[in-house]
Amino acid sequence: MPHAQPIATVDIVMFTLILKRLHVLLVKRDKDPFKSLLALPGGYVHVDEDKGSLEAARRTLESKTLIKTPYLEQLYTFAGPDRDPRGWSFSVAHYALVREDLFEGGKAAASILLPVDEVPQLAFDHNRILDFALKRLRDKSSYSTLPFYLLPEKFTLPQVQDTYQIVMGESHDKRGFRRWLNEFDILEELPGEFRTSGGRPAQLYQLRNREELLLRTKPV
Amino acid sequence: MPHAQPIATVDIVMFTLILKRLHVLLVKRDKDPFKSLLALPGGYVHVDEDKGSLEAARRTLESKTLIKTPYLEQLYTFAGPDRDPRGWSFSVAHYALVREDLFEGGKAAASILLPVDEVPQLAFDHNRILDFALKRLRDKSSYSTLPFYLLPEKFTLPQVQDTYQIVMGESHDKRGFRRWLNEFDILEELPGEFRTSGGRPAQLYQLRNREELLLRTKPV
DNA sequence: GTAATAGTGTCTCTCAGACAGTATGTC
DNA sequence: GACATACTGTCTGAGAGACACTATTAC
Repeated sequence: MPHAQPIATVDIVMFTLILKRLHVLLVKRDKDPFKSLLALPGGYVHVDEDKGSLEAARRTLESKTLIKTPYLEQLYTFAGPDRDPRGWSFSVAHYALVREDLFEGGKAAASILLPVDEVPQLAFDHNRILDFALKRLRDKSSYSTLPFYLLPEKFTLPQVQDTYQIVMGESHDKRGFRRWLNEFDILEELPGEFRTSGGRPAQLYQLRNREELLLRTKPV
Repeated sequence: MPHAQPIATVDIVMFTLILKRLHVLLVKRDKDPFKSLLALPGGYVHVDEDKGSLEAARRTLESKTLIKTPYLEQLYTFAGPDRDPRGWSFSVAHYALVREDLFEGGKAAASILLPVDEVPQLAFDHNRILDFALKRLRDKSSYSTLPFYLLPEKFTLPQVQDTYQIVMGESHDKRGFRRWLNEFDILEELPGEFRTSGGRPAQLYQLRNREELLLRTKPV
């Protein structure tokens, strides 16, 4: 090899929804560089077991949270001489979406969930990676069903709309939103069931083909 | 470092338009692995001079073609244990768009331009990377002014439409296309000038703010 | 019955697609 | 004048945004 090789790592921005706020998973670094600062979970590829960068990211995430993430996508590769004090480095960044109820009992010790708008300064260039992930999540949510990965198995339409609103920051007209949502044709009414929180109860729904039809982008 | 480090390289898919066909730049490999097969231009990062993956890609491309590419974007990072016989590897793939007239006299020896639909089997997983780049180019062209990077400095509207058509594969209605194009508001009529190829001459245009306003996506 | 939340339909405007005839050049 | 290519405007349908009232529950 003609040149010194850069360092290569995999990082993950894992989003989840807690108490109507978007949270991101962070870990406290237990070694240098940036010892005891917060950072995105990440690590080296295991060349003997990982079959690709997604698999490396998934393995890393499982080791921190004990959950199998249903949605994981490569985000961007951040690279340069200065982002890691150890030298020229690549970070292949990914982002993941996880429903809160998959989390129960599955959180490992050193990991922390913080609301995305209260994230302090992070190690490396991880604030930038987080911003990038947020932008991608918002862009993609505006024409897809991505935010459903943040919802529990059964949900009401007001919950769906809240979720979109939290993710994208902007609020839409209720009737317009439902019309838009209908065109994806992915919902199934759960007959006879309801759920309450003060006023009139709402109809419960679930996804028609859970996990299958769910990368679906806006129809032609 | 706790684990063996993967190999990390940067690869570039460089598109240009020649004789109304989309071409891609390839190089014949002069060493193993895949010696004497065609491959996408690429190489190692130079940790002492490159300031990021785009810069590494730009430097690599300049060394093969002697041109400074006006458009260069990170595409995706391909990774895994099997794509390079030397071991677990990352390739941070980029794609570039270059006007044919920037090429004149600037092509280095071992590089070859082939129409994208006549590309043979390439080294590594480079056919897959090429497919990925084509898809990205097509998707992005459908709502942006990207294809202008393939056009000469002065051009006619029929040329613009031809270019979009070549890139995206599908042909649109002439009047509809012009109406769509108008909304970007990036063209400037070159007064009094024309250009011929058989019938009535066409009006010449140029970009209003060359190089500046040109990542522009469809207006709100 | 009052407060809280869920649910539902119409009108209007904008954008995309379809479509044909006139204008200007070469030979 | 025959041929080749450039240029231009209108109608129509679909989807997005704006907007207000009725329904069901808890208290």
